[in-house]
Amino acid sequence: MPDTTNTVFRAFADENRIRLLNLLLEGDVCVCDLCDALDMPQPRISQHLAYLRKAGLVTVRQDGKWKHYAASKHPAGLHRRLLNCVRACLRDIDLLQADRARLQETRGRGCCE
Amino acid sequence: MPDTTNTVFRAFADENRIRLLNLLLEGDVCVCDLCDALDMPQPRISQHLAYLRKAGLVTVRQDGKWKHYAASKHPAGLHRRLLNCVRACLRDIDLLQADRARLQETRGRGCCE
DNA sequence: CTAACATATGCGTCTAGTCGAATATGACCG
DNA sequence: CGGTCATATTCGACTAGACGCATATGTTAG
Repeated sequence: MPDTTNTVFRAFADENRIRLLNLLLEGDVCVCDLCDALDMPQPRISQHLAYLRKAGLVTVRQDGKWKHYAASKHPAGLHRRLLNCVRACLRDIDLLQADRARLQETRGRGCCE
Repeated sequence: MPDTTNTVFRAFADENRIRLLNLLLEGDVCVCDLCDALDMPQPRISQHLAYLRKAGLVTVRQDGKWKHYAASKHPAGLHRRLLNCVRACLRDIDLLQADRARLQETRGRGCCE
């Protein structure tokens, strides 16, 4: 099995990463907003973001001091299928809905810029 | 996040289990055929089948001395979405195609009955 | 150039998962 | 019943993964 296949599947095997992906599927989010919305220490967030990046599931955009992450916009093959599927799967899960709500609030307050 | 959600996602995080699911999505397969097709020791197979069973992704049917496993026929919610997605995702992966081919051969020889 | 802020990485520790080997369970047959 | 075959479980060793903490990198502002 190609190594990337394993990597991608394992990406979903951690609750932190699922919660991150859940938010990143909404659109661009900067790291500090992720920390706030998920109430997690920043190194932990960065570590898991690094995993998702290596797995090719998210992209980064530098914006001054900040970095904005988002789910890959035009993934192909396995990534595309899985991201679409996961997006649908995550919608109904309570904790994840709450995370999304908290992200909206956090964003309203505008941590960056 | 509900505990079952984690369990289901983790089910896909192991190559052995992906290979098993790949075969079980084809239909009923008895354990000995799985061992043959995947060329893996039987306890390993049983261990991972146990995981898939607990995750609610596969079902067992006793048939005399043998046990036949298969992917859940009428899963609901998360399980349904994920099984369908994974079925599509796995089709194109070379190793898994080879596994399916080997299963057909093995079955032709009829290890059980 | 320096300080302050945002993010990333390295390291030691701890836990959870996987493996092989041995063994237990459970069904069938004589 | 006793043996044999198919499958399941247990156990200890090993490994990979996640964590917190400290610190490195990189960017902007003064």
